[in-house]
Amino acid sequence: MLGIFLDRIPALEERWEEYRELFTEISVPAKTTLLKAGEIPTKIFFVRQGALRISFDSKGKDVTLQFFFENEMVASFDSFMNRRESPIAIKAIEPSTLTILGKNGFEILLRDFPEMKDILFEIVSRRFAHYSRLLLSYLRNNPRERYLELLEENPEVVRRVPQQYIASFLGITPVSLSRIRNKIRS
Amino acid sequence: MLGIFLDRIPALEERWEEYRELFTEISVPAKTTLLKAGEIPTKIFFVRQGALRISFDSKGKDVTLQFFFENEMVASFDSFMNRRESPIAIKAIEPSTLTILGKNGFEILLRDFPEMKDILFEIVSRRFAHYSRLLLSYLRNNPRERYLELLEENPEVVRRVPQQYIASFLGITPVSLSRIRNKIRS
DNA sequence: CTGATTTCTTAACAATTGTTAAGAGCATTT
DNA sequence: AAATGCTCTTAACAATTGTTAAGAAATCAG
Repeated sequence: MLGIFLDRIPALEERWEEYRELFTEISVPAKTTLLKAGEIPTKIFFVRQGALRISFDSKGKDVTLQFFFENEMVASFDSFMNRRESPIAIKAIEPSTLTILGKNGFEILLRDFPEMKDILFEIVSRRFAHYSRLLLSYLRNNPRERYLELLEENPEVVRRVPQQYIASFLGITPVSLSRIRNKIRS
Repeated sequence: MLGIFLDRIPALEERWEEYRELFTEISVPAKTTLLKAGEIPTKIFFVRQGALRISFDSKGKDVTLQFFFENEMVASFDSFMNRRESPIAIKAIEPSTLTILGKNGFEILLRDFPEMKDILFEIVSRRFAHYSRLLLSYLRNNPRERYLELLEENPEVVRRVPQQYIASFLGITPVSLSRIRNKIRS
């Protein structure tokens, strides 16, 4: 069906035809901004093909927080749930095909399938654990070690994502990342 | 009653006498380890008096992730919920008085007061937002700026916590923090 | 109060990262 | 294919941080 967390709701699977229309599919070119920082999010994105990133614009710097690839869900979740201005932006790295679930559709699903709440809790918990690990990695490792860690744990990121974004994800400059890579080679 | 999130459950407040025995109070000296890394957590702590920190031991370094003071709840939450080994440790910074809720008691409350689930979701969400902000701070600011940010947003930490722990929380060495403080003074 | 322990500061030097700038390498567009 | 724009690399220098060590300051235990 969707290849995402919603597949875990059998009742939805059964009545899929009724709910199909809540989802829209779009294709966007690279560098498209899907959510601007400061906007109130109205959509949840599911990556069908391509790559997205969430970022934070601060003092002219574009800081990347996380990368998303096929079959992952992307949203400025807290802001989406509480109708607040999102501090983060969502942008396409590659030309991407996305499935969109709007705020309305989301609420309909939440009303009709209460199991969704548990799944959401799990998603938030898992994302929380992920952020904790990242935070920890920043505290205990230097940039070189963080890059090696990324290379080991998430080689797809290193393979598919332009280095400037990886650098901002690691908290260093592109120049410094280039130097680190150079040293690792030799 | 407890001065924490459980106060938001009126039904519990009413029947408090029945549930009081689920909670225990203990006093511990500074530097007590309340939860070792690698253990499966069985308790949630509420700080009545004193200060705790959660930390991660890695390569001999003791890395601090967060500080907790009066009326805050402390737990290795994900591990507690899923009965997994906790990657983090919980330690006392000051001599502290704590209220303890065991896994049993927690489950009894969860069974008798389903509202707790929503509150838990909120807590996890809020902690998630907090970690996101921290992560962001690491990505966009250098150690000096992070220290100034901490000084502004959380002066209590700077006032009450020994510098070595603040340094490890900022991801730098105590020597470097001392230098930064020296420069700020002048 | 005193001695012992722990924590904090300072210094010197090494290593790393930031900054700026120039050029090479790629990719996209026309 | 040529031109344009974007990305990555390299270099030089400045600034920051890590490391080690020694001593000062603060805290704790008896």
